Order: sequence, then structure tokens, then C-alpha cells
Amino acid sequence: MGDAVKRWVSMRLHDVLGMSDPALAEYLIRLTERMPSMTHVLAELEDEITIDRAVEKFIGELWDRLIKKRRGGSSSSDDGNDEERQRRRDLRERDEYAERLRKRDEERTRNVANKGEEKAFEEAAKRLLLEKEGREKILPHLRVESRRKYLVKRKDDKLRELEADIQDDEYLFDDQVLTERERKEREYKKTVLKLAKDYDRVKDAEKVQRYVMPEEGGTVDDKYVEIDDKEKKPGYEQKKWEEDQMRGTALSFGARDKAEKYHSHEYNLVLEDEIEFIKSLPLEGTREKKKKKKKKKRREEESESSSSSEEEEEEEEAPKMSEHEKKKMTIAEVRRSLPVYPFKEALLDAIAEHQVLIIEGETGSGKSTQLPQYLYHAGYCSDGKKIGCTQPRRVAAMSVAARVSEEMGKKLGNEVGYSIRFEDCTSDRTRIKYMTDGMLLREFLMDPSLEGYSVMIIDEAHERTLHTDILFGLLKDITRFRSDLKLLISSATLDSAKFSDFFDEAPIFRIPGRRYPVHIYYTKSPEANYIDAAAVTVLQIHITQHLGDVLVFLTGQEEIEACQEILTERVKALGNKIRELVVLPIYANLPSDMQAKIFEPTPPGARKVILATNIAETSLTIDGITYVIDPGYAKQNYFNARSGMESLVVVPVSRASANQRAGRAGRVGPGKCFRLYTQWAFENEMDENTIPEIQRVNLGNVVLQLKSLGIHDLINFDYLDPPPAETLILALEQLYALKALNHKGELTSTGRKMAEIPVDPMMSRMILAADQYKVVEEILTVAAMLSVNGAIFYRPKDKAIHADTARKNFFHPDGDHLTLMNVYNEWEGTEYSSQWCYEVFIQHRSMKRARDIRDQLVGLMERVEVQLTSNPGDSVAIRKAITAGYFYHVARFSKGGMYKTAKKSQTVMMHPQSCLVEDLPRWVVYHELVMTTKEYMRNVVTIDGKWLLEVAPHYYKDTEVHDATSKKMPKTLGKAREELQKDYK
DNA sequence: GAGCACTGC
Repeated sequence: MGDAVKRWVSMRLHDVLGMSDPALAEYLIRLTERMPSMTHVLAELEDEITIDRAVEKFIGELWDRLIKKRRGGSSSSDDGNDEERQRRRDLRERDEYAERLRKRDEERTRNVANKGEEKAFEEAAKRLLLEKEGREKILPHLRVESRRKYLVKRKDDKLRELEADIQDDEYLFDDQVLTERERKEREYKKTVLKLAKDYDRVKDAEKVQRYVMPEEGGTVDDKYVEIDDKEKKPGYEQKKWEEDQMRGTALSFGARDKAEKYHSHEYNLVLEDEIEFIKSLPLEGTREKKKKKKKKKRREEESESSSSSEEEEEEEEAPKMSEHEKKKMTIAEVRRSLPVYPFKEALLDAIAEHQVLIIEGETGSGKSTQLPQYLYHAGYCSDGKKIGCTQPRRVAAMSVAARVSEEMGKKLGNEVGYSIRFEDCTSDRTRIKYMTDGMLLREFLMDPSLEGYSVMIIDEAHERTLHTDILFGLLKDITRFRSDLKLLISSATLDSAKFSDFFDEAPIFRIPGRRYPVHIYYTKSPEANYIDAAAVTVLQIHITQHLGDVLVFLTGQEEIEACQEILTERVKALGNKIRELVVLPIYANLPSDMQAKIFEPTPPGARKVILATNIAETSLTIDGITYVIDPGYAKQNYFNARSGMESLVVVPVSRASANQRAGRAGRVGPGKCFRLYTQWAFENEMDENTIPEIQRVNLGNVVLQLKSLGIHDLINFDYLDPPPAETLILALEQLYALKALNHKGELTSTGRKMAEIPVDPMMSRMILAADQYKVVEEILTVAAMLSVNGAIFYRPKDKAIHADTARKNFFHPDGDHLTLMNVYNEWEGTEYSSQWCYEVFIQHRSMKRARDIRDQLVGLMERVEVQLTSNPGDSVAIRKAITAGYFYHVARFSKGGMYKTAKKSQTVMMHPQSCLVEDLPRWVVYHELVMTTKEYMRNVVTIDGKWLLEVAPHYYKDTEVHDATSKKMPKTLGKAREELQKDYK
């Protein structure tokens, strides 16, 4: 390192900073040498000194000097110089573009303030929704209240409840470290129970059949074994130890039913119109049916042990809450009744003391709604800064914001607001802002240090969505230099220790939850056919158990339909011997009118059975579920970076997920969960937690966003759980091929624009390329339709042929992308008619979504400085634009109806639903590869091989496009990988 | 001639 440079730096430092120091000079030189761009140097310096124009200029000069030096030292060719110059010009353009964006954003935020008027209508609609929610909020409190009074009168029942409590407590939380208070509480409960039991033993137990602890060798247990012996003699010995394990959990009858009974009863009192409660009828004429299946005789016991006559008498005594009393429950009282309330002060103290705090509490503790309010009133917004709170789902962000605004007596969108895709309901007055996690990630692009916030709350962190995981790393980084920013991570149990470790041993604050006990039942032996087993269990419950709806978790549409068939068939066979059973399916792709059915109240005397996918695990909650049946499987998406292929596979769920499912039975009262696997399997075969999304998905989009945030080293980024290196490398490689990154792995101006468009990189590249071909409107339609994940065409089993012919009417000879475009355009022609959708077997909901996405993309075009051009008839231009984005996804016809990918010569097939399946073209571009029974290309267009040279000359060579036998990987790719890997080592 | 769990920007 030349002394001349050092001298020069020292001298200039005097001018710029008014001070100089040899160490500082050396530091600056080293830094500038190390950084990939001038912008990076400035970013690095930002923490230490204020960057003004003088500093910028100085660093620019220093950069130039060192670059010249670097180049002078090496024997780089003119080519290299050109490349370098081009690179620097591009970086400059990129930064200028970013600056323009920032300015535009500033203007826009200023305008937000006066758009309040148009929102009035929206507002009214939301308030209606809110009112309903408010009622739901009050309910649990009312229930607790009436329960309290009731219990004073019925000590007996209270003891039974206590029994169940302890059992649940021990089962659910035994493996967890208890606080002193919790332990004492449990001890106390046990003592009380012991006394009561002793008392009971002296007395006689003639009327109510009491639950008996297994170690005491109760009658229930004896019967249990007896029946089992009779029915399942072979294999019994082998299973015995499993049963021993099971005894601790699969018990408790009379007491449970009792509790359930009176809860339902109260519910009746409180809810009147909403849920109709029907007294459980004496069961008759169903005994022989019950015996049919062997494994669940425990439940038969229950039917025997509970006599309904006694309960009726109790109901008379239950307290009735008058209308007047109900109205007296104010919002304030509801707030005070939440489990989080007693901890308010302690919580605020802890937050004041620590910068990062992990808050552990089950859903229902009120933390999502109360915490921001506490902080708000404690003055965290006094300096005009905001409190942010992220949610993994849109509806959650919306409804929580609505509730909080109601509680605070403010108009939604003013002090309390929310921000989700397609809908920004905030103003410059907003102090408490709820948003989806992905939205906060977007916000990072505009405000990388979150200057506008004084507190950030990451809610539902245990769900570990891709976006929350990324946020963890970014936020951890920010807290290092923004000591005034408070970070709260809110999670439901289990993971909190891990979060604490990640955030440098941040303290954990525990808040108790509020959930009713759920009893877990396991099967004795594994079930070979869990669909059939689930159906049988449903019938068992229906025949032997008190009324209460049943929720069954299945993996997908196909299983749900199969199960539905079995159930209706068997119910028909049973005829009028049993009560009515209403079977309802629910999965995301089900048309919305059919989805809505699950929320309709169960008809009097009937029982509702809901067959659901994972959608019922977190995304939607159904009231009135008392029984959950969990076969223990779910479909999960895995992305294989090697093949670039996604596969949807059925896997056993994790223990965390199974517990979440069980919890769905305990929302309105005590419930039961029947697991169609053994306890041994639960404990030994299932994973503790579901593999976090970040390790299972394609990261192209995320990598681009992180790059845009100036995070260069993605391999060593601070992840809570790191994604596979291969996935990152593939993402980098693709971004390089798409010219979003240059050969040094820096973000290019194109990349910066791509990052603005909320779609996958290949798609955003396609959109930008459409500018050149003057078909932006068309490509946006294609992009929007592709983004609605394959849920456009509705294909009911009974009308499959009609649906298929309807679909064929949209076919475009050039491929599926254009077919989709046809669909959209025709729909647009009908003025977005839902009737039309219904007639041609198209899902209206998906179309609306496509329209939303398209509108957003259209709005973003100005932002990425692209003109809205259109040329609907130019199929070639449209397909060229598609190819410009998806040249990575090219396949060539090989033989025997098979294709080979241009990239890795993988054998792939045309998807049978594609419009090109009849007449296989030579060259195709596919949107995605899916692994089902075979490796299929889904959504395909035909192209001309020669276009590849025009559209991606850096990626394809002449020979590859013409010569059918060529199979080598293009050289540029190898080089790119090499270069990138070197950079990230 | 097959079959798309669920979110999110």
C-alpha cells in the first residue's frame, strides 16, 4: 500500500472531518479495498460518522484511486476495464434509481394523510365485522363468570375439574420447567384432590361414576383390559407395554363429560341465537355397532359412565345471566379479564430494562392486542415513533388491528392501522401498526434501519414462516446499532429458549394462556388405513359421545373426498338409528360458498363433522369443536435445489403440530383429541418441530431482497436456522443468470428493480423484459394468472368431463400461459362476472385474486419505470418475454414423449393438463417442475430454440440451440458458479 | 393420463 495514498487520505481527512489520524487513514484504506462498492463503504461508515456530501465525495475519490491502483497492479485487459466501467456505471444507475424511489415514497406518505374520506365506506364494513368479534371476545369472560358462580354451588364438580386439570397439566407441561409459582399451584391442587378423594372413598360413590387413577387399579381400567383381551388376543402381549404408557393419558370419563355438559349449557345461556345447544339424548339401539371396531372401547365406557338424568337436574341450578348483566361487560372489563392483564406492570418493567424480550404465551392470553396498547400508553410513541406488530397472516393483522382500534376508541386507520398487501390502512397519525411479516420485510427496502419504529413486535414467532425467519436476522442486526429500538418476540411455548439463545440470551417472559383441557387418546396399534380409521372414529364419537362438533385433519382434497364418501355411505346404512351427521369439507381450494358452510350453526340434534386440511390448524378457527381426530399426517412442500424441483409429499406431522391440532378441541370448553397413532409413535417417531420453511423452499426471492438491503454475505448471514447452502447457491446462480447480480455478486440496477416487484425473480425478469417487446399488459396478465397457484380451474369429481371440455375451450395453440391469458381476458370481458366463472368451471375467488395481483403489478410499473405497452395479438413477443425470464426453464423434446431440460438434461414430462399435451412441440419453456408420480412440467409454452440466443445470449450457445445431441452444461454457468462460490467462501 | 398442503409480498 502506497504511502502516497496514505498521505493523501490524511490530508483530505483534515478537510472533511476536521481531524486526522494515521490509524483512521489506514482503516479507511483497508475498508475501501475490502468493500465491493463505494456504496458499501459508505454504508459501513454510516455508524461512525455522519455522511454528508463532502464525505461522499472524498470516499468516491478514494475509491477511484484504489481501483486504479488495483487495476494498475494486475494485468487486466481492456475487456476487463470495460467490464469494470460498465459495472460501476450500473451500480451508479442502481443507486440513483434507489434514490428516486426514496423521494417518490416520501411524497406518497405525505399524500396518505388526506385520503381518509374515501375510506368511510370500507370503514363501516369493517366495524360491523368488529362488532361480531367484540362479542366473541366477551364470551369467554362471561363463561368464566357464570362458571365461577356455578362452581360455588357445586363443589363436587369443581373437584372433578381439578382432577382433570392436574392430569392435563401434568401431561401437557410435565417436561417443562415450571416456575416456583406454577409448581406450588400444582402441589396445592394435588393436595386438595387427595383430600377430596379420601373423603369420597369413605362416602360411597353410587351416583356418579368417578374417574379412577390407574395406579389404584380402578374398575375402569379393569374393564378396559378385559375388553381388549377378548377382542384383540393375538398381539396383546406385545402391545402391553404400550398400554402402560397410555394409561397416563387415556382416561378420565365421568368428570370430563360433566364439565363439558355444563359448559355447553352455559354457552346456551350466553349465546342464545348463535349456537343451539341440544341435550344429549340417551343412546339406544347402537350397542352392536359400537362393538364393531375394537380399538376405541374407552369411549364406550364413557357413554356408559355418564348418566344424563343427573346433569339435567344440575342445569336447573346453573346461574342465568341477565341481558342487563351482559351489557355491563364493558371493553375495559374484558381487557382486565385477559391473562396478560395482571402482568402489565412487570411486562413494561422488563421491556424498559431489556432491549430484546421473548414473550412466551399461548394464544388467547391477549398479548397481540394488549401489548401494543400498554406500550402506547407507557409513552413509547411520544416522540412520534410507531409500535409495529407483525402477524404471519393477513386476516390476523386486519382483525387484530380492528379490535385494538375499537378498544382504544379510535378510528381504524388513524392511531391504529394495518398494512397488508393490496391494502394499506394507515396514515401519518398511525402509532400502532399491525402488518404481515412479509410487509415489514418490504418496508425494510424503504427504511433499512426502521427509523420510524420505537418498538417492533414479532408475533407468532413459533410458526417460523420464511419471512419471520429472515426478519430475525435483520432485526438482530438493527438492535446492535439502534439501542433505542425495543424488540419483542412473541411465541407460544417450546421455541422460546431457542429464540433467547439467538438474541444473545434475551430474557423470557412467560404469560399463562387460557385454554380448556383437552384429553388425548391414542390408538393401541398403528392404523394401516387412516382414512377409514378416521371415518370409523367419527362414527364412534357420534354414537357414544355427547354432542359437540368433530374436526378431522386430513392431508388433501382427495382424502377429504374419500372420507366424505365413506361417512355418508355408512350413515346411510345406519339409517335413522343415529342422529343426523353433517359432513363438511374444508380446504383452501374449495369454492368460497362451500367453505362458508362450515361456519353455519349445526342443526338442532345434529353433529357437524368437519374434514379439513392443515388450513384448520392455524389459518381458520371453527367454533364449537369439541373433538379432534388427528391421523398425524400433512402434505409438505420440499424444494430440491439440485434438481430445482418442488415436491409435495405426505409426511408425519411434528409433535408441535399435533399439539396445535389437539388444542383446536379446547377453545369453547374441555375437549378430546383422538390420535390415530400410538403414543410410542408420538414420542419416538415424530419430530419435535416442523422443519422451518426457510429450509424447505426456493429462496430466489428472499436472496434478491437481502441483496437489495446490502447484505452481501448470504451464507454467513445470521439465521436462526440456516437454509441449505445449495439452495442459496442456486438462488445466487439464477440471479446472476437473470442479470440481477453482476459477476461480483453485487446487485445490479435491473436487480434493484426486480426486487421492487413482489414475485419470484424469474417472473420479475419476465415483466421487465416485456418492456422491450412492448407487451407489458399481456405479460402482467400472464404473471398474475401464474401467481394464483394452479387454482383457476375447478374440477369437481362428478362433473369432471364438463369441466374438462370447458377448460379446452380456452386452449391457445401456443401454450398454457396464453391459455391463462385467454381466460383472464374473457373474464374481464364479462365485467368480472362470477356467474360466468361458475358456468365455465373457473374459480371466481382465484380470478379475483389474479385481478388484485394484476392491479398491484400495474401500479408498480411506474415504480420500476416501465411503460404500460400492449399488443394482445403478438404471441411471439409475449412468448419471447416469457423466455427472457424463464430461459432457465427450457426443455427440448427428446423421444418417447419425454423432454430433457436444457440445463441439466433431466428427463421431464409434459403435464397431462397442459394444452400442449396432444401435440408435443420441440422446444418449450415451463413455469415450474413438480414431482408427483412423475416429473412434470406445469404450465408450458412452445418457443423457437433460436430465441434463446436472442433472449439469453450469455447463457446459451449457438450449438446448443441447433444441435440436438448437445448435452453439456453451458460454460458461462460453470464460471458463474465458480465466481459466486469463491465470493461466499 | 393425472391429482395443487398452507401462507405471504
